[in-house]
Amino acid sequence: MSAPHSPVDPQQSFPKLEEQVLARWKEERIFERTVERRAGARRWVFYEGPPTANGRPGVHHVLARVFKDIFPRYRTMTGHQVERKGGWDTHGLPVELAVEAELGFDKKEDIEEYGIARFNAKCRESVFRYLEDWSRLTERIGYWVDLDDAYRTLDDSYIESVWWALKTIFDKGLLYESYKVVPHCPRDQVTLSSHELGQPGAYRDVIDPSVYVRLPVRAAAGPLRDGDELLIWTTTPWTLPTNAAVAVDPELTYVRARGGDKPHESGSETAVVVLAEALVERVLGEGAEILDRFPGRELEGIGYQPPFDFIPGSAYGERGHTVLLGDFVTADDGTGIVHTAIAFGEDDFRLGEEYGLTVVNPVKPNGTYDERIGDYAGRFVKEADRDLVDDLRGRGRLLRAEDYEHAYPHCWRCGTPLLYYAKPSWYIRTSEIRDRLLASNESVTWYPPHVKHGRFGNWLEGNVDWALSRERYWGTPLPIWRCVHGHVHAIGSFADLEARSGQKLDDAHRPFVDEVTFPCEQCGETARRVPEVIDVWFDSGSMPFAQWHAPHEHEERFRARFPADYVCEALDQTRGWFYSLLAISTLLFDQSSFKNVVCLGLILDADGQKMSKSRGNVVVPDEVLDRFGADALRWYFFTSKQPWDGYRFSLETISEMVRQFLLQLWNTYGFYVMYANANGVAPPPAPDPAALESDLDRWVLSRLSATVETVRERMDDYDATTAGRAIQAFVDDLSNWYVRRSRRRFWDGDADAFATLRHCLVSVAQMLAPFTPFLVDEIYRNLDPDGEASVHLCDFPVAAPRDEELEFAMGVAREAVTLGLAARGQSKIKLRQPLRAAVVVATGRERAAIERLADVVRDELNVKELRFAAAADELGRVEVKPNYRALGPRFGKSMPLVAAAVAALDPAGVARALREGRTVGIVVDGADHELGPDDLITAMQPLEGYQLEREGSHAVALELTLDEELLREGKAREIVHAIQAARKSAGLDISDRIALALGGEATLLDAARAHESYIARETLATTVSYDGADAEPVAIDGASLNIAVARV
RNA sequence: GGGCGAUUAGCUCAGUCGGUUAGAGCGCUUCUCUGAUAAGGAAGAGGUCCCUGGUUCGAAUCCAGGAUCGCCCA
Repeated sequence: MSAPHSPVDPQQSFPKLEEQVLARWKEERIFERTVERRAGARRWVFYEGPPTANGRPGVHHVLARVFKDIFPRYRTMTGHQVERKGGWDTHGLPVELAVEAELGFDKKEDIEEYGIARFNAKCRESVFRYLEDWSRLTERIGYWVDLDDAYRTLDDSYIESVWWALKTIFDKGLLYESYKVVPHCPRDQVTLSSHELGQPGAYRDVIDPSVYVRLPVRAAAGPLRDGDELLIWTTTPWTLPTNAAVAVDPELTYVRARGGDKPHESGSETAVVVLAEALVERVLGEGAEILDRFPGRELEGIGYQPPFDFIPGSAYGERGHTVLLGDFVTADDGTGIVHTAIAFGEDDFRLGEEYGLTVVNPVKPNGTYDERIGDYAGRFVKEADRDLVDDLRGRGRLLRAEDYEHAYPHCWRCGTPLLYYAKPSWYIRTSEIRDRLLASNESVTWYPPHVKHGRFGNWLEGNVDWALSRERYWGTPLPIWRCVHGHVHAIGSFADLEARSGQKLDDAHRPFVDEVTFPCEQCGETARRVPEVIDVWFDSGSMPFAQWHAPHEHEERFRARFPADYVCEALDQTRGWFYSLLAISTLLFDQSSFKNVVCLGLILDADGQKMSKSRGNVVVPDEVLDRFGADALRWYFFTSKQPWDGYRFSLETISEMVRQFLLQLWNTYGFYVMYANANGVAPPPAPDPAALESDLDRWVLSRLSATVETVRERMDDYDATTAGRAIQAFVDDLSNWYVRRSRRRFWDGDADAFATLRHCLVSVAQMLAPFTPFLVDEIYRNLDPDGEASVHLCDFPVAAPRDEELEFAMGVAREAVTLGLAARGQSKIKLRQPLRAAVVVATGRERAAIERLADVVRDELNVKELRFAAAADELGRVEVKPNYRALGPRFGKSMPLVAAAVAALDPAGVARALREGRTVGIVVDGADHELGPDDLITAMQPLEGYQLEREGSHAVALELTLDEELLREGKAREIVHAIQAARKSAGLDISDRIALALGGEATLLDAARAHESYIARETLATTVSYDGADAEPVAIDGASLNIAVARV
């Protein structure tokens, strides 16, 4: 007999198998062919969010990459063309910092000294340092993406597209330069974007001084007297030397007050201080004396003595060192009088603009005071805090100083505490298109849904202008040229620049681009490029067009692939890439660039701890891949939980999934191949359910259809978790019910069984192809050697009509088997011993179901006969309970009375009545009510002396009486079992025929003779003799049997 | 401090429209079955469904407050 399939190794190493499959994919260009095959089909567009290859990829990157992979694979199989252009993010501060570290730099000036050209060359080199690792891992995990044609944000063509976007935004009047107070890193001397503030580790708990400072008024005015002191509060004493004014809420009630039992610096107990009434107790304590009350507006214009005299009030203008009115003042904390240092706070800066105060900033970009701050000149501001406080104390200006623990932002790369600092920066006026951003967001489907109007929507609601510029080196240069007169030119293409300057640009990066100048068309003076580069998020957010070099080139290609159907990244990209994609496409095209987005959660270690290098609990992907394989890791990510909930990464769980699912599938497949080969069964076509005789075959095909329906429905909704679990449930049914119940038929070479199982396995392979692409490709190709070159070239299965009646029937039959097996377990009579009968309690549709599948139930329970009891009360005592679900809505508050009335009924009578189709009357609150079969639940208590298991209204009882015939048959089965064991230990193949010789005690030999043909058939014995007395003895039921087997 | 989410068995996770005995897998104990399986089946042990209050005839489920954890923002 020929062997239609390659034999299957039950000990197959999956990682090894995956390597073979990978080689085959590469050799046969399977990925390319899956895309080519759909040429001309409807596009389904995926955008790759570009990673940076200057670090080694971690297990969280695997998570993102497999989720980026699964839905494009699925959509390809459902008939779409899904191109997958890779991408690399290459610019930015992290790259610069890595190079700085490598070169041993510790300040920005080092870079200038070293030379920008050399520095950027290093960056260019560094950014692909781990490209090999990334490419290898990407391939190894089965992420199909075209890395050969990946877009790279450092390419001149990419940069030119970004320039086009910026010029377009400039032309709309939405790109501007302005002073703003921004988070500034004094170490890197760079502004941090709000995205960067959101990086892990940015906010850290620190202890800062919390000081209450007294500012004596210059002269009695309004409600204040000479000697009164305005009380302010701050946690940044280093901003006090630049105090420009104070602000109060015009509507809030303020008081003059004295004393109180909270700690006071000596000399301040008797001082009359001014603060918001609501904060008196919190600041001064119990027992403070309140001298006067007045609204904040009455304080406007009153002059006071500043905490430090370094900078005269006049330097700030007329309103310097006076009380101003501010709408941002609250009585939530502090004193209700807000210290205002214009250069170092956002509210402060706005207030200064409003009142026309002059910005005075004596803090240098490196975070030290300049010469205007006397003795403190040259000191780092945060380190001057304590001395400044002591200074105030010495001059009797302090009410109290204490420690204050709060979360303070730090530079996410270098860990330096940030300073809020007024700096000129370039901004995109995104706040002006806020409503359009919200409208764009409406068109996006988010997974999980709550992100849309929660985290992301709230963020859009509070949109502030995008701080675009960075005072750095390795990035897309801001394409703005400006002359000495301040005439600004935005450049949107290299051609335009060349036309203006007559110079050809060889490299769009700094410093080369900085050397290109041209005469200003308004004044003729030389226009030079501003020094800044742009936020890298603008790079990556431009990828929809920049990856094609649109609009300078391939405009059509871009238009045909915009917007994306699908993007997927970690949840922390909400304010990163998801925002920059949405913002840029809304600015340029007034629509979102993506329709569906899946967010992925964080991966924690098995103890729920964040993975970090310092903890040493980082999982290296290769370890997992080498041990369990990519399919196992993929399956874990897809099905262990909803991906946005985050993972507790557990090798145990992965190993369990291999055993529970991948091996189960592999073994089922191995079973098919073994028997198909043994019987020479060539791959049969998919069976027609209507032509199948066996209920089991039709049942499993119907289950398959149900599974296909679920999987398609869930995958269409980006829910790989539920889809995967549905496939797993089907594979379990296939293996542990269909195959288990059908073993005999495969043994006998039943054509229907082979056709059915093979069809199920092929369909499962096709459904699993997006999930576990390696394993199932091997399965598919061996099961369908004349089919497609790969399962990935197949169409996704389509659901055939179902037989729901049969699915229901099988469910009932399996329930009956479960009950029967439980009864078996209780009876202590082992399953090999046949019993005369099982009595099943079931009526109507359920009874019909079990009768239909009686063979299955009998065989599973090893009973000769199945009998039915029409009702539970034939086997046990009946209980009647109210069905709350049905009766609750009908009776409402009276439910307890109904329950009591039902309890008072005669259970047997009720059961009889319901069985005969009558209703049962009860009286509640003096009114008659009729209860039908749906209103009552009947259950049973088992009766003494029966072996019975019940569940709800079902029960199965076993008749335990054994007669001689049954006992002999039980013995015969024991004998078969013993002979099989002997065959196995003799190393015989499953299809070897034997000559069987038995000897031993008469009871066993009698049983063997009585069932000789059965024994011979089961053990493939061509001859049976009873002269085996000298063969190996085994014990059966306490008696001895000698068994000799010989291959013939 | 604010927004979003989570909290169910020792572990990993389900739990539909609110319905009265809250489930599965793993692990543990005991038994059983087996010529595909690293498996299958049965029984047992294991629960303050985070807490408190409310709505309701009835709450793991709905509402409010709180706790803890995570993410995001300040």
